[in-house]
Amino acid sequence: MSKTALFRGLTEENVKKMIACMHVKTEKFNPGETIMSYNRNIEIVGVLEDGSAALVSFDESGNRMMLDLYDKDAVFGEYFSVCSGIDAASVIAVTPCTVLFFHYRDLISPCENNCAFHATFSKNLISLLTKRLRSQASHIEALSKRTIRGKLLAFFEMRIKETDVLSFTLPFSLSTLADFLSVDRSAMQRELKKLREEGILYSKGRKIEILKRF
Amino acid sequence: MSKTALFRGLTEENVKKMIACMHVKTEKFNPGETIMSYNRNIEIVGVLEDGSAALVSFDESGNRMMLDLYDKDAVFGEYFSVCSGIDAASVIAVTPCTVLFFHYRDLISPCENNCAFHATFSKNLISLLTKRLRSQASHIEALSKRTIRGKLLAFFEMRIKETDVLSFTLPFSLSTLADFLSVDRSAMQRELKKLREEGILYSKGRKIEILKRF
DNA sequence: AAAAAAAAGTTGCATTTGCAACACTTTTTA
DNA sequence: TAAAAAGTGTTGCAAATGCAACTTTTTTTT
Repeated sequence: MSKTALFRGLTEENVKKMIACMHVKTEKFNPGETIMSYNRNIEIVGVLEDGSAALVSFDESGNRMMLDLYDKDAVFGEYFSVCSGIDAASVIAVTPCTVLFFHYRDLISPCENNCAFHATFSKNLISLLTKRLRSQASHIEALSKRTIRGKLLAFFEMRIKETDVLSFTLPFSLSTLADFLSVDRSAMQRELKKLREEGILYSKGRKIEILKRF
Repeated sequence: MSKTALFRGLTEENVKKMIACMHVKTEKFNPGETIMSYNRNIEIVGVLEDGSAALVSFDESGNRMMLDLYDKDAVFGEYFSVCSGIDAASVIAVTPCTVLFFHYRDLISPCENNCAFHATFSKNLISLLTKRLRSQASHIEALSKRTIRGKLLAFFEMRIKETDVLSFTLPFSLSTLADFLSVDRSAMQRELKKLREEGILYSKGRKIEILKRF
């Protein structure tokens, strides 16, 4: 029931109480399904209990932008994004997802009494928000590189730092990666080819192996 | 003393107690001075009491990247960033700054006892982290536009959304804006000129006025 | 108030990137 | 299991961007 890091350190009993008190709703989504649309529903917050999802938007030319990628325990919602654009964004399931839905106000000031309880919950929430800040920061770092090569290598480097493994399979398609890095897919493939030719990495489809680091 | 939103809703007395208990240090910085260097000092957290600052880094070609911009009440620190790159980042004062320094562990689990106290504090912290998430999200949205024009307009649109005013003066130089949007400064100026010629905006130096919105 | 430094503005040219249009492969659906 | 759809890989060409070099303006320092 309480697989979420948000409830870590709480007793089964307390979790049940909280879920009832906060009117938490659990829902499941298949890949491609819309988990949430950002249309001024500011107060709804989602927590990814399981699966992976993405915050997707389109620019005026129809280019898809992956504004954010969500893994287990990711906290998301319009309240945390407030996109400038007219182009509404949506959270879309990438793999099968289980999502908990909260109201923001319940999340930050849960029902009265019972201090130890709430202290733990708040601490968990802070930890999850911090995780999201880190994730966004590394996205910004990749996007801030001036070249496709720089963006790719920054993205790969970040994965390596997380897992300490030089060889991995992307959890999404190369098209999705191109949209995450905001570059043209074919131009990105061209750059991947160059990187292969220069012996900097091996790649085939979603399989990547870094051979030289800087 | 307690101008920070972090202490909002707490009595003067409690704030004093907390500052002592958490070993909070206050320091002032002049424009251009380094507030914090990201060299694995994971546990130190800064809160901007006053002024504005930026998270600055350089890529291998020497291009400056403004990874993040901090205004009053911004929470920052390596714990919230964990940059992938070898190129260490630094938080640099843009205007004169007053900064509070905490230890992360104090921040998330403050000294024992006194519940209402901590609940308020945590709520404040959550609110500040949320603000940072929003700020990063709009940065990502701007960076994700495929063209310089798109990036500029996304950035301007975000400012307008915040303040509801179509005319404003940038709080930093155009060079800094170019580094924030990760584009070449002269190419950005060229695009600004085009936007002027097309009657989409008026601009002179840091003064911007949006004439047409989409 | 003069000198120095920083920022803004401009332009030609080289390079990178995006676009379009394919062929080929893998995965999904009927 | 055949057909359709999605994803991968490639290339020529056009357009956007970056780079370099410079002038002019504004701000800061002495």
